[in-house]
Amino acid sequence: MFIEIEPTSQIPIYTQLINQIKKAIVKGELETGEMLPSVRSLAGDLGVNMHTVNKGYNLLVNEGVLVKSQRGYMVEITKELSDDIEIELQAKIEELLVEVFIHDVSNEKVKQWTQSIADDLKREW
Amino acid sequence: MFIEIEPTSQIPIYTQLINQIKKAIVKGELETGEMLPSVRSLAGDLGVNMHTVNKGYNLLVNEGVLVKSQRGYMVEITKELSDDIEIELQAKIEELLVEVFIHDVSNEKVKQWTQSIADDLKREW
DNA sequence: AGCATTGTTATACTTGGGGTATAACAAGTA
DNA sequence: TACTTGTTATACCCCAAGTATAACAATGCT
Repeated sequence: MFIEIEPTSQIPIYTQLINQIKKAIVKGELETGEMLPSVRSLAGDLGVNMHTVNKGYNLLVNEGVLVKSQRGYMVEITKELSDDIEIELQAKIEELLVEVFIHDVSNEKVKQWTQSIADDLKREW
Repeated sequence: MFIEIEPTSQIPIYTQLINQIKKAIVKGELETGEMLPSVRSLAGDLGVNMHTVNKGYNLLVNEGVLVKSQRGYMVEITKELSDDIEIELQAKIEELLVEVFIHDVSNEKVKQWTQSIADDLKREW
């Protein structure tokens, strides 16, 4: 499994899980229609509690990234771009730019990083 | 004072404080050498506890954004760009790009937002 | 000298989030 | 039937966040 958890991180386990699942979807390592491991088996693999995995999965359902059924959780992006999401993304950009300007990072460096990260995510930019 | 706290937010008060101070510095509303309000007076204005403000100020000192003396806290960017900061910025960019790709936001839209936010921060981009 | 203000330190308390541990349940599935 | 799925409920622990007070040393002001 492509998911790795850092138990000592300040970032909640379910958040780490969410981020890595999203990343895997973007990279194509998880495809639409693909079933995710059951909450119990993934929890076992990661060495965490069942409820922690379940919380992450359900949050992804709320975000419109997964759908659930009795058989388990499946990858499917259902939510389209909304005003809320746009506002959230803009807030993230502002936060990033503030850090960039505070530390006086050059425009070019940021664009270079962005390009390289987009490549890693196997996406055009 | 330009700082406003949302008491009901999930974001810790001291984090909101830090973000707004950084933003004010970037926008030029707080200039290098300028003294910040004392922990007690700002806490009073914001309606929060003294220690909460103090925690935020001290974190900004650790980030190299403020310097402290017996007389109070002063704006002064001391820390230069480090590997740690670069890695942190790249992580933020990746997180942002994952969200962008997940929601299928266009390249142009992101660049447009970025430009508009940079303008708001009164910075060239 | 006296007083107010600064940040500092210490103690104590409450609240809520994150995480774990178990257990039992209904509903599909082999 | 037996297994696996997600669901729900209860109970517990730990720690971050925040508040509330109080006392202290150092600085600045009058």
